This record gives sequence, structure tokens and C-alpha cells, in this order.
Amino acid sequence: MRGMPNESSRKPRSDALHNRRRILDSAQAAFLESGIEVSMTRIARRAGIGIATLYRHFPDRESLVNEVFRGKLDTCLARLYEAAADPDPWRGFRAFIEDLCVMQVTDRGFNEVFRAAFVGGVIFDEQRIQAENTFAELARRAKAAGRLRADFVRDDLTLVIMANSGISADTEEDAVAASRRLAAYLIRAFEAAPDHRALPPVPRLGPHPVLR
Amino acid sequence: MRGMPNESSRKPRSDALHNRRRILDSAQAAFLESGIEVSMTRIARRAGIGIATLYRHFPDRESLVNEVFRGKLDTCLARLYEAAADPDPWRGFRAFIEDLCVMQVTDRGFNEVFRAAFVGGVIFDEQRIQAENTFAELARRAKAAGRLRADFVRDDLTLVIMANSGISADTEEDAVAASRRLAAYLIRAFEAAPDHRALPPVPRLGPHPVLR
DNA sequence: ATCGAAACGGAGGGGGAACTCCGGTTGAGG
DNA sequence: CCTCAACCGGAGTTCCCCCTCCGTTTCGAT
Repeated sequence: MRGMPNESSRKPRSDALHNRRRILDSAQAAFLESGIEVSMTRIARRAGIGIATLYRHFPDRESLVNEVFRGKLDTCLARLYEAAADPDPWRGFRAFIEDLCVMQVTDRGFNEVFRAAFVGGVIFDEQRIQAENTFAELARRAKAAGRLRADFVRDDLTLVIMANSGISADTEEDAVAASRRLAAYLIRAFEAAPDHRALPPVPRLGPHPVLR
Repeated sequence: MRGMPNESSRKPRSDALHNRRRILDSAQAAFLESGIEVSMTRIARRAGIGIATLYRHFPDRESLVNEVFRGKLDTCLARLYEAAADPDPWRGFRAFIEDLCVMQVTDRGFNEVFRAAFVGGVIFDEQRIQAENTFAELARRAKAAGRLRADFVRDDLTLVIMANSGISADTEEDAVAASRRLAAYLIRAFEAAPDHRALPPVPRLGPHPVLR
């Protein structure tokens, strides 16, 4: 509820609620098209409200970004838990990576936020840790089933996210196609096989600056 | 020679030559650190010259970018021809992708320019076509040798470039490590094997906006 | 040493973005 | 219906960027 002006007990006015909704919708659309760096003025204009009203509801860009993507991040985590619940861990593993890539590539803002959240770990922290543990457990099961190569590590998911974040194309359709093909290649590479050669060493992937 | 003020016959002044060199060096460093969008003012300050002098030598950002990366792009093409000359096409294929990834990940500006050049094909056009043909021939030989999967297509190289362009890390060392690991995974996925499943369809990858 | 063309660099116009101030407006409880 | 806190929105401030104009300085040929 950060950014909401009324501090204590009092139901917010209906026009304020209406404007808040319009801001969130416009911001969502603007972020999707142009990324989270889109100017606040553009968001306000798109919503048909004044710039001051936007800032009253969300004191800075970060709080707006947070509110917009909280929901989408939740559905993303839901996909992970769904995949982790699959009795066939390798099928779950593949499904998660495929879904993730599509979600990332169809929303430029989400791509940036998700990348920041997972690679940098600056925002949405508690959810991220839980998600990492769930993913690690899924990977462990897939390894135990002999389908995922044993030297797959947690940071390889970060690698997937970073690689997929580089995909783009003119139309959403083409971007999805490109992302699917990349995901298919990567999944193929992750699959256990008798002729494995050693992989290059695991990189140390620290925080990455996307927001500020 | 675009951007050089003296239109016809006359040897340039020594101070002009000196400043030109300083501009190119500073721009190279600035692009490497901050990407090609870095402000012209910063480049000029770094070179210790006035902003007007910068603009006199290079009338717009594009001509400066062109001049800075012409050399690096040439060495990149040299790597390709070297790889194409390898009697073992699969070894050449792998070496080229590995080298390419490292070059891309160690210079942010080059990453952006190279991505634009290869994905969009807007700049450095004639070189790009020749490079594409050379790469296609290398891939053909690698397929004929039974080492590269038959359904590998030209646009898969674009996929590699885009994926690798998403890699980043705190230190150059870590970025290289991450890039190496990604490249190893992709090469593994490209390798021919008896148990191939069909890949998702090839995406149509059109021009991509990086420079303006 | 002279002198003109060439090169230099700072000041400034124009634009856009982030964020704030404040006078006018409106919704909802009494 | 009245009132007033809550809300609205535009104008204004500051900052940084691109790029140009123009008075000053410097090179180098004579």
C-alpha cells in the first residue's frame, strides 16, 4: 500500500481509487511496450491524468513498477510451483523454462524487472529465495531421475534468464518463436547424456543494475 | 573519412590529428564502459577537449561509433575467416562462436553495435553479407562432417548473438565466465546426435532498433 | 616574423525528463 | 445542502542532453 496517501482510517475517495486503477493500467501497457524507463509524463498522459496525481499515488518510479509487476511475478511463481508439483520432474523442469521464456519475451517491462529481481536480487527478495529453493528441489529431482545433467547449477537458471532477455524481434509473434527455439536448444543442452564433456566453470553472478 | 573537415587536398594540422586520436581513444573507453548511448559531453570531457571540437571531427554519434568499431569489427571478421579456414569445420565452428561471445561480452559498446549490425543489418552492410556467406559455408561443411545438426539455420547465429548480448556481470572476468558457459551449452545443443527431436520453427528475425 | 586558413572551446538555444508547489475542485459525511 | 479534507492538475524548477554560433587561438607555409 505504499504510495497511498491516506495514512490511517478513512475509506479512500472513489475518484482517487478510479485514478489509481487507470494509472496502473496505463503503466502496465507502457512498460510492456517501452520498458520500465518510459517517462512518467507519458504514463500520466496515457492515463488521462495530471503528472502530480501520478506522483501522489506513486512517489517514485520504483513503487509504481513494484505494484504493476507484483501480480505478474506471482503468476510466474505459480507456474514454478505447478511445475515443481509435476510427478515427472524433467517435464516440469522443461515446462517451467519454456513458460518463463515466453512470459519474459512478451513483456519488455517484465523482462527487465524479472531479470533485475532474479539476477540482482534487489527487489522482491523473500519470494525470490523461496522460488530458488523450489527450483533447486525440482532440479535435484530431475537429476535423480537421470534426465538433467549432474553439473547443472542454480546459476544456470540465471544464465537462461539473461540469455533470454537478449531476445527481441519486430513482432511479438516472432519474438516468441525466437525465444522458443532458444529455450529448446538450452533444454537440449541441459539434458543428461552419456557423452558429456566438462563445462566451463560456473560464473559468479552478482547483482546487476537495472533499476537505478 | 566522413567527419574529416578538410574536403580536398591539404594535409591536416598536427593538433587536429592529435585531438582526433584522443577523441577516438576516449570514445572507445567510454563506449566499452557505458555503451554507445553515453553522452557526447562525457566523451569530450574525457578526451580533454571542447564539445565543439568533438562535433567538428564527428558530426554525429553514428559516425563516431562507426569509426571506433570499424577496427574491432574487422578483427571479428578475421576470426571468422580464420575459423572458416580450419580443416576441421566443427572445430572452426566452435572456435568462432566462442571467440565471438567473448568479444561481445567484454565490450558493451561493441556488443550493442555488433548486435545491431548482425541482427538489424543496418550498418556495415557489405561486410555483413560476406560474413554471412562465409559462416553459412562453414556451417555447411560442419553438417557434411556430421558434427553439426542438420536443422541448424543461419538465423541460429543471430539467436546466439542475441542470447549472448543478454549476459552481464559485475566484473569482466565473471561476464566472460558466464558467456563461456552459455556458449558451451549452446554448442552442445548444436552438435549432431542420433536422438534429435524436432526444434520449434525458425523465427523470422527482422531489423532491430539499437541505433536510433 | 607574418598572416590567413584551420582548428579550438565556451556560451547558449532548444528540448525533454523528474519531481514540487499551490490554487482550484470535488466527493462524502453530517 | 454544506463543508472541508482529500484530491486534482498545470505551471514552474532544476537538471542534463544535443547541437550550433562565434570570437579567439594556433599551426605552418611563405
